[in-house]
Amino acid sequence: MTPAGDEAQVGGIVGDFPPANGQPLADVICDRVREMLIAGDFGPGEKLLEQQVAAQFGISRNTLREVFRLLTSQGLLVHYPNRGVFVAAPGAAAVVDIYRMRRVIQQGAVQAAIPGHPALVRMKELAQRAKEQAADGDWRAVGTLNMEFHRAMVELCDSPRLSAAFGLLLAELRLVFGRIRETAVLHTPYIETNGVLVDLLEQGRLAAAADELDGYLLKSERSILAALQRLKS
Amino acid sequence: MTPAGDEAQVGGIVGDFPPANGQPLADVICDRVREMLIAGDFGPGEKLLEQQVAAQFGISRNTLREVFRLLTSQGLLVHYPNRGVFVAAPGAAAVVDIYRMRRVIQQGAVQAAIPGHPALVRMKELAQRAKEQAADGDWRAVGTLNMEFHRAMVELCDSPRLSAAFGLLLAELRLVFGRIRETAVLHTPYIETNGVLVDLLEQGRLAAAADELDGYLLKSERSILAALQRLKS
DNA sequence: CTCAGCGATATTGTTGAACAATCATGAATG
DNA sequence: CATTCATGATTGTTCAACAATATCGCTGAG
Repeated sequence: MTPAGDEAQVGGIVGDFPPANGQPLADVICDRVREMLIAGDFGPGEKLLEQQVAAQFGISRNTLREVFRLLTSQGLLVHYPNRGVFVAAPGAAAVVDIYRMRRVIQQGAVQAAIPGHPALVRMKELAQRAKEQAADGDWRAVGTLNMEFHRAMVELCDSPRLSAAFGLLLAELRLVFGRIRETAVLHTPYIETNGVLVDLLEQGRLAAAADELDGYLLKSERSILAALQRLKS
Repeated sequence: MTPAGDEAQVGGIVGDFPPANGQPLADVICDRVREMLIAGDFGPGEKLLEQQVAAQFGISRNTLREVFRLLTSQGLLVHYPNRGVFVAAPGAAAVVDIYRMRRVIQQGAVQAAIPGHPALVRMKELAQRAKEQAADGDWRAVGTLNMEFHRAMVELCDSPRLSAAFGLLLAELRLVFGRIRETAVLHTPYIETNGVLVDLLEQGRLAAAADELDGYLLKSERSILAALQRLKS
């Protein structure tokens, strides 16, 4: 779809880091590209040319291919054999699926909650900070804090694998957010919900917390789908 | 640990497939290596030398690197920078984590069960077949069917992403199974449980089903940990 | 005999160039 | 206006090379 090579900033080699750390180049670049993807530096559905992107980051085509394989397996890129790699453009179906998985994981997290758990403490802290940032009108920060809040919630399970899987989900979701203008409306209504949730969990009222979470997920999913719908028109 | 290059079959190029299909070589080889890993064709913790493995499959080192990146991100291989790639050797900690995640996902699946769902039909079918194979004494088949049974259970959620994540878990579990001798004991006691579970789900008795599943996961986890313990001595 | 230091060797990390296979583009044709 | 076909661009894959790093075996000191 998108023709090749017309970024806002073309021709500038982005790579310029200190001689590299201990970890392989592919991993470093992978992180950078992921950040750029969720920051919206590449348009959704945009084709990523190997030559161009490799030059942009100052790495070889072979190394870039490893990066593409990684990000493709994480759902942030889509690979059509012999046609190239494209930025994923998650649609309504993807959002529905993501929220289905969120429900399963996060309900499980709520069920695993125990008062005093470090993750719960962190949730409380994040909810508080979000409230403050909302007062300051920094909606971007509110969005980030909301993400971290839910990430912390999954941390209640004490399962690295589960947290990792959830992280992939959130990354994909952020890809969707990138396409939506009114991100404020997307996160703001829930800073109160988050506070309520923490209180319920601290009191060990798991059933009530589960209900609260279910309501959140339902509303959140709906508002995203609505915003996505508005986009396509 | 394991010194380089002393497989049972060295020097023989395994690659010999028709000129390749439509999908990239890396994907094809990735599937093959994954099969070999869960089949135990590589020992746990064994070092995989790029040159050797590349030659073994008749592919270039660069292509193999893409494969390694894939399988590493799937948890079947472990990558130590500048040291190489090793076959993952999931220990007790990994098993505990895997079962933590299984509990979350499969409890969610049970909760999502609705009578008449295609996945539920498939579960019934698989449970029945396992019973037959057990009568025939084909324990390997019983194990496979048990796996498929639980995979089908997750399918109850109708979430491709969740099913994919669960698939990774199962693959890692199979890596553990590969190290254990008495696999019969590992699967046999549960063919009855599976039947009970299907019945409960068909009757919509979700709470009872959840209990049954919890008991299964607990016992299964314990027996694996015990077998693993026995190994180390 | 044990162990630290050190050099030789092997392996990984990364690049560049090359080529066949495949796809996309657009012009010529009916 | 649709079809065919040649052209060019891009992907898929390999090879060869090199620097950086790790591994191994040896020597020598204690």
